[in-house]
Amino acid sequence: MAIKALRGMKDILPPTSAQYLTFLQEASTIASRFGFEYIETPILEESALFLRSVGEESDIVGKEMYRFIDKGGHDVCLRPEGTAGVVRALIEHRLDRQGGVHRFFYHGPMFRYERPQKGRLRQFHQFGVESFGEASPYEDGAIILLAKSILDHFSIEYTLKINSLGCPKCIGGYRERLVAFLREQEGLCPDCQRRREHNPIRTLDCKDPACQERYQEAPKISDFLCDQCHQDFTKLQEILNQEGVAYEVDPTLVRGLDYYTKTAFEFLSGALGAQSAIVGGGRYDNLVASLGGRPTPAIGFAIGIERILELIPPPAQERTGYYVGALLPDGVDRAFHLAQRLRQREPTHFEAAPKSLKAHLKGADRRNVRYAAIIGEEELAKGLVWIKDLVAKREYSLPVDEVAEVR
RNA sequence: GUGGGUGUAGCUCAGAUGGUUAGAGCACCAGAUUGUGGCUCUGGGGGUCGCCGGUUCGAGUCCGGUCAUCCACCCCA
Repeated sequence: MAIKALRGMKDILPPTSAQYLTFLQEASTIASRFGFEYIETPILEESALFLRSVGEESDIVGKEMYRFIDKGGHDVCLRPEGTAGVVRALIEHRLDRQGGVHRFFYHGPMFRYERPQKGRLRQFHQFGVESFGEASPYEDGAIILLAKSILDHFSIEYTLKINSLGCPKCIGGYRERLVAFLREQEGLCPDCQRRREHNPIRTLDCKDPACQERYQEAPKISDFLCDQCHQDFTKLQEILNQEGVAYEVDPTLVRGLDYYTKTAFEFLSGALGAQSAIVGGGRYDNLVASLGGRPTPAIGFAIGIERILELIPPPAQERTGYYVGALLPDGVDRAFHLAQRLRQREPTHFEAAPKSLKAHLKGADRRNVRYAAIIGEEELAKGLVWIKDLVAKREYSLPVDEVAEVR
């Protein structure tokens, strides 16, 4: 049996690979306009980084990490998400102590040992941004607008949900009250019975109608937000309203990573089956400090690139560039040299096998080029190149130098 | 980790009740009289029938196992 890629790991081939590159370019450009700079961090990190940031209770750390002991005896793992590494880099390079605002964007592979399904891979790619040092809700607004700009640029349809998870001051009281409420409920579905212990907030978006019925009466996060959290969440909504962003406040929106505080948001698509989240993000004001840095407010998001690519229609192919070939073996050298010169300015396909004009034109057509440049017996003798414009259906012969140098 | 569907050519798939050399469409290559593409026609190359084992005179077909894949749960991007 031939060796195949590991389960849940995909090769990215043309034409998707071209879309992948385009996405990175455009997303990077847009992030730059919002003041973000590129950062690259290692794919392998010490396991403790994720245990302490993502949270030991989370599914990601609890059962989805590619974790192993390296030859030096270090407990390491392939990063399951991008934020922790960037925060680690921020602290390691003392940018938290430097003060001011630091904004980064990054992209690359993430790894989670899950059962693959539509829109869910074990190695997948994210484009993410992280902003440090700005606590204002205007930053929350800017981050959401940045994500929106990227999606809009690619004409992707989505719905935006936002919520506030509160800060440690207010979330604690809410959690207690919610757990108390859940304990009073009997006959909840098995999932909720499990969730109410280790992730009570998750119960609120249970799909079971019977559970939903009961949760109508459940205490709501919004009623427990402290003054500052409430004020900031309100301000964020004003900002979104002012900028014409359509959104929905979803009190059941909870993010699976422990480090989130206050603003949480998700962009969802209806075209992806069960895995509908295409962007997930939020504020994590305590993470820098909890990883040993100076207390620094922060907010970011990550886009699932594979999921996005499923939503971008393939670009209309337009004929471009040259196909160069020779009819006879004697003309191949000259054809190759011509192709080499054309490549300085045009995408060019060189065909090494001499063959009939018909076969060449067929090949040129199939490769979707605009011009077929062919050297035959006659052209070879006179130093010419026969050109056919496959779109305009015009044909003409020109001296080799003229074809190579002039457009 | 749990449940269900599917594994036959590069791709999409046919191959009733087991029975000779396993097929089609698309794609690829080559031709259809002189150096003219897309359409049409003809021909050609290409298959360990996912893998292992079992039943049988005989297995792509039946049985068991295994692997992979897809969809869903869980969770997330």
